[in-house]
Amino acid sequence: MPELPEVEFAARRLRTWAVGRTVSAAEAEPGSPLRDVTPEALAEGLTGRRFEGVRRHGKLLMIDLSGDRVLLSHLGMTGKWLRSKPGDTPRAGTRVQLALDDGARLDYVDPRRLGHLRWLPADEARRHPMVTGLGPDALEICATAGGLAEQLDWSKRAIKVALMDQSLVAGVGNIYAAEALWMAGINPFVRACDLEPDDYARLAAAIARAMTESLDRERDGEIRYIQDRAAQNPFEIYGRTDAPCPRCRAAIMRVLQQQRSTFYCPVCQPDR
DNA sequence: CTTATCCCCTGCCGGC
DNA sequence: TGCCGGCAGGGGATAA
Repeated sequence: MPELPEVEFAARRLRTWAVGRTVSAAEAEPGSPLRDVTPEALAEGLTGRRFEGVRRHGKLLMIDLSGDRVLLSHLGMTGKWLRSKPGDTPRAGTRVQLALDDGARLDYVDPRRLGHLRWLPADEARRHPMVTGLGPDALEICATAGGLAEQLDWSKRAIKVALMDQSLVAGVGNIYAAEALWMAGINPFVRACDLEPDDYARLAAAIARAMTESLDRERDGEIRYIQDRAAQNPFEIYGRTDAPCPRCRAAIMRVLQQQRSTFYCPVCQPDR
């Protein structure tokens, strides 16, 4: 579920909760989203380590621990890091529990198990395809003049599909692709190679704006994913099939693109 | 090489 | 009321 803003928010919370703290006990569930590490090895590896920092690139969290070890954490569709107390009953979908030396507990919760956790020496983490396979971070590249176009304008795929390819630009998912293309007035099916430099400039600004707005909205609250309840949906067009376009009142369309829902306004985002 | 398709998982919702 | 299909913000593996 999380895209760049939600993962950034998770990184900030993890920093305040964990950096400087030491893991006093760890427990991981078999069958959890652990990759290339057993629950026992992860729990044993984490115990006694101190959190040194939390970095984010695109949707990937890189959690640095003492002794030059890194926990790579990708939240997938339903992953979250939450703080609780040692006695609390774990909420459904809890896969990892870390007791910290300040008396708090860190829980990795991932009901659908589509997330990824990897436990690696720092140098291996740096070289891991999960890290090296990512394109530039979306917020950074969108702040660079011409940067977004340089990443995408050679591709013959639909701009929405190319935008969501994490090896080209890291951090844009289904929601922010829809929101940004709507803000920029670009049809999601136009080939990336057919967009003009001016289109890319508007698109980069739109991505930055859509993501920044979410970060501002989430600053003081808990991450809250939309439920299909229109009243809670904070987005302009995502999830709003048949609702009037906020700009022109035409009905928002929902179509499938690469097996994922694409939302757009047929009037504000015309074919070309 | 790039691109398209299927698959992985669980939970919720609306329709019959 | 209960079952069933569709859908969900993720990426990886595989085939063309």
